[in-house]
Amino acid sequence: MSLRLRQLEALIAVANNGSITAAAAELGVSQPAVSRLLSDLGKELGFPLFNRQEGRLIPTQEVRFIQPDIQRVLELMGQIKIVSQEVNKHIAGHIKVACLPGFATSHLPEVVAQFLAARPGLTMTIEPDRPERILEWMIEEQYDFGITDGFGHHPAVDSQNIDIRTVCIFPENHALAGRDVISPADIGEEKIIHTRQDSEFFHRLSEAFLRAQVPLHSHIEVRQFTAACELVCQGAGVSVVSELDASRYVGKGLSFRPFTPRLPHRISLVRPLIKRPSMVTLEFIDHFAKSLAPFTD
Amino acid sequence: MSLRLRQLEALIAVANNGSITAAAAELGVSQPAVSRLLSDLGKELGFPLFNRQEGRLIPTQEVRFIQPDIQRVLELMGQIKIVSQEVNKHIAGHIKVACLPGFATSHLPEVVAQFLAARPGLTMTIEPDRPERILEWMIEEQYDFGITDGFGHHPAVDSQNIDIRTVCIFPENHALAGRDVISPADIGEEKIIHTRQDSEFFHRLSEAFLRAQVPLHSHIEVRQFTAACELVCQGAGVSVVSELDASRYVGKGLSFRPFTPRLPHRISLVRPLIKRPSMVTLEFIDHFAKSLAPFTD
DNA sequence: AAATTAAATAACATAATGTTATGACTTGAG
DNA sequence: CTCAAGTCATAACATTATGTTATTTAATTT
Repeated sequence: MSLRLRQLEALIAVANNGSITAAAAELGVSQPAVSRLLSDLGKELGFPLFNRQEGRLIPTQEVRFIQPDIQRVLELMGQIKIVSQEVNKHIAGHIKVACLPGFATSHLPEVVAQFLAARPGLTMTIEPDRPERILEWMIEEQYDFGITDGFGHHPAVDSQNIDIRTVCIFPENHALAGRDVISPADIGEEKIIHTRQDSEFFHRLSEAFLRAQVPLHSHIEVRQFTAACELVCQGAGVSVVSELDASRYVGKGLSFRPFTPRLPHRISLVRPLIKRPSMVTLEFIDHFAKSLAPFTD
Repeated sequence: MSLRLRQLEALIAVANNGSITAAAAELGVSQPAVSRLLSDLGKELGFPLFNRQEGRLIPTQEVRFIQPDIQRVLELMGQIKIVSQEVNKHIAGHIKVACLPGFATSHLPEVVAQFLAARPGLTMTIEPDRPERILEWMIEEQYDFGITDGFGHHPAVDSQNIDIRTVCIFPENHALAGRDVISPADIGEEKIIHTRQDSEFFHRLSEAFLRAQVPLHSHIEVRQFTAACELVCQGAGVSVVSELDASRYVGKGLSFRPFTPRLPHRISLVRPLIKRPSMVTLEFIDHFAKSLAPFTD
């Protein structure tokens, strides 16, 4: 048995309009076209479709019985068309993003919200985790896009590094606000809040202090720049963090100045090399990279 | 934009099989047929549908995004076909029956159960109400079939009368069990349970007693034969009721014998004249009428 | 590099879907 | 009852969709 979509459209149109002529007008075709579609469908199904009653065509019981299903099919077809067009305009789809926990709460949400606002049909998954895990996910092609740091190279992963400026942050009313640029010597006496001792960033930071022959008074060790910001706001000490994070705390009890020497925080935008990305994924990666531009040199 | 069903079928088949050739085999057509369906669909949608990967065709993100909807459409089309065939074999559909309260609880359920057992896709509505209401529903074409009594004639209603034998019922151990036939004279001394004074059936019953010059000791007035049966079982008196009802109480404290003169209880099977009935409705009406045959002369 | 397999393309047949023209059938008004 | 208006079915034909086989092109495997 071959039910064709056009036949079902005709059936519903006639049921809704009570006449073949009106249905034909609705469908934008000639009356005989609908007439034949209907007669074909009737033969196909094996039962009469309509009864004439005071000039109007009334669907039979049998038709009424299958009508809801038919209507659903037509609705779904319409939906598929619409969604396809949206996908095509790069405004629909689904993107799975894996990122460091810091991004999941601080910078990414704004970027995502802005990106989604212009693309009503688009949905996203944001999954925060450790860098090793993010790398795994890229290799396994579980995610479309990853934001990580300390990434070297992997044959299955396409990566793009972005160096974010880092700045020295201190409590709002601190004397350091008088300086334009802050160097290790300026904070030799301060209690320093910093990332993990074994992190690449701390390594470079302590090297800078060493080179400046300034002691580094390690006070608190945190895992995320955001935590350092919070602590500085509380007056627990000073820190050197990504400007990305620092800028979000300005006016909330914290100020920052450029730090010298330059210790850029390198983050990596990664995606599976094998898995061909959708248009909208590439667009999002581009959008995200651009959102970081104000924080790069 | 014109999405055709065949294109969607091809898309899903290829997605499931990972190759055009295999998909073509599944669909039972040649490989070039599927090849073109896909290329047409791709042009239509405007985005690539598959990537080749280790020889297998993997759907793109975009396709995966619309795939669930497509699958649902195809499932629904399959369902419509199946249901249509069932409707066609007169084993699916929906029938709305209006009936007297007595039928809703006593005879109809068995008949309906039997009818539905052979027609898995068929469903029914049973709505018990007064005869006037049943008539209304027929005229308004709200129901497909009605079982009522005391129906005369109406231009919008097709009716078929069936005369059900009536019998005299009495408690199991009653002396009347000795008789083969029971006449008014036999129960002149008994307490009589009967239907409403203004009912047509009571009118004919009392006329029979009058003609036999036997007093009718009216004891309890009920609205339904079933109620009379219950009361007789309790030893509250004797009654004359439809054999349809009486037969269901045999062995439950009640016996019956033919009553003379004949006072058939006329019930009417009615349906809307204007509304053309579905095949299965006509079948059910026929089935129901046949179920009454054992109780007619 | 050769052999094998998969997919695209070409050329064509058939079915589906559209058109216009026309005749048959309903319906409502006189 | 008859006529006018409207609705639908049918016929004859154009176009598009969908299928075929034969063949070329591209990818994979050996």
